[in-house]
Amino acid sequence: MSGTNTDMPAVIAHELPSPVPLDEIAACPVTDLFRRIGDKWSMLVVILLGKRAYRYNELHRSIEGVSQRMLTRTLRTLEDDGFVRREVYPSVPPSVEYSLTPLGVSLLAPLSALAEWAVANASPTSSGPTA
Amino acid sequence: MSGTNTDMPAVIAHELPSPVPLDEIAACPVTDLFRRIGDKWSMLVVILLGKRAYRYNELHRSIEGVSQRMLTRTLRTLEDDGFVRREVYPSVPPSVEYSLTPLGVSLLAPLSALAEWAVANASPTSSGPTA
DNA sequence: CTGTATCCGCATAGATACTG
DNA sequence: CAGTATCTATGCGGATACAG
Repeated sequence: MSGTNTDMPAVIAHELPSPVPLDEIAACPVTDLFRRIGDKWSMLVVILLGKRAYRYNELHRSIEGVSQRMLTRTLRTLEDDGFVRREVYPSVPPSVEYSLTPLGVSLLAPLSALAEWAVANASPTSSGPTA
Repeated sequence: MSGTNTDMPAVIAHELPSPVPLDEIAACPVTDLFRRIGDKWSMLVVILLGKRAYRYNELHRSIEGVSQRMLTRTLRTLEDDGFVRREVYPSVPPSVEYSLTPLGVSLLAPLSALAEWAVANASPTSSGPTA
């Protein structure tokens, strides 16, 4: 550590209003949201449930490639975060229905805006800058 | 493969049992976008660069907690995806300036919408419903 | 100043098997 | 039908050292 260190309390002291302390980073609502639904399956499930309610195996079959473990984890997390509601019908055989909560539905709006942007700009993946 | 498979051309299926093939999942623009900027630092960098151009060490100091490795990785990926522009000034000592491309700037809009939602609904983390 | 190289820990994600 | 349990593989993220 060089002694020339100016003693800035965790945040640079530019004239600009963007010091971004760790505190802010952790508190950043967008980052937080992304860390919640930014995984491989969450958003897909939310979008799917945005259309109608689904049963477990129905989801499992609908989203090909997802394992039971991952589907269950995803659903549990979404439920825990208040986006998805889980209803159990004690019938024989048992059936469990998953649906979007009002919170989950409200998320679809801003998500659509982002989706539109993504579609409009296509995935820069292979369509990289021609020059 | 199963002959009962109906061939749905839409990413976000429609009303009935939608198969959501792996092909479609990979093509989902939102999922794709999330996988690109949904990591720990990308979005933060984009937002920061949305204010003004930054130099490498400036970013490094501004975002406390990020390692050189991660900052470089993040910047390289963002640059590769066309969100960030990297300009090298061969001075002594050398200086590199990072700024947002028009594409990067345009991303700020839908991102803000999502941010507003996130803020409005607070993070369900600790402010969970009644709990 | 602006990076790159290497090693390591941890969380995430998948495969598989088993259960109420 | 609707999960849980276990094991493993991979990648992300961080620390440290070194280089142009």
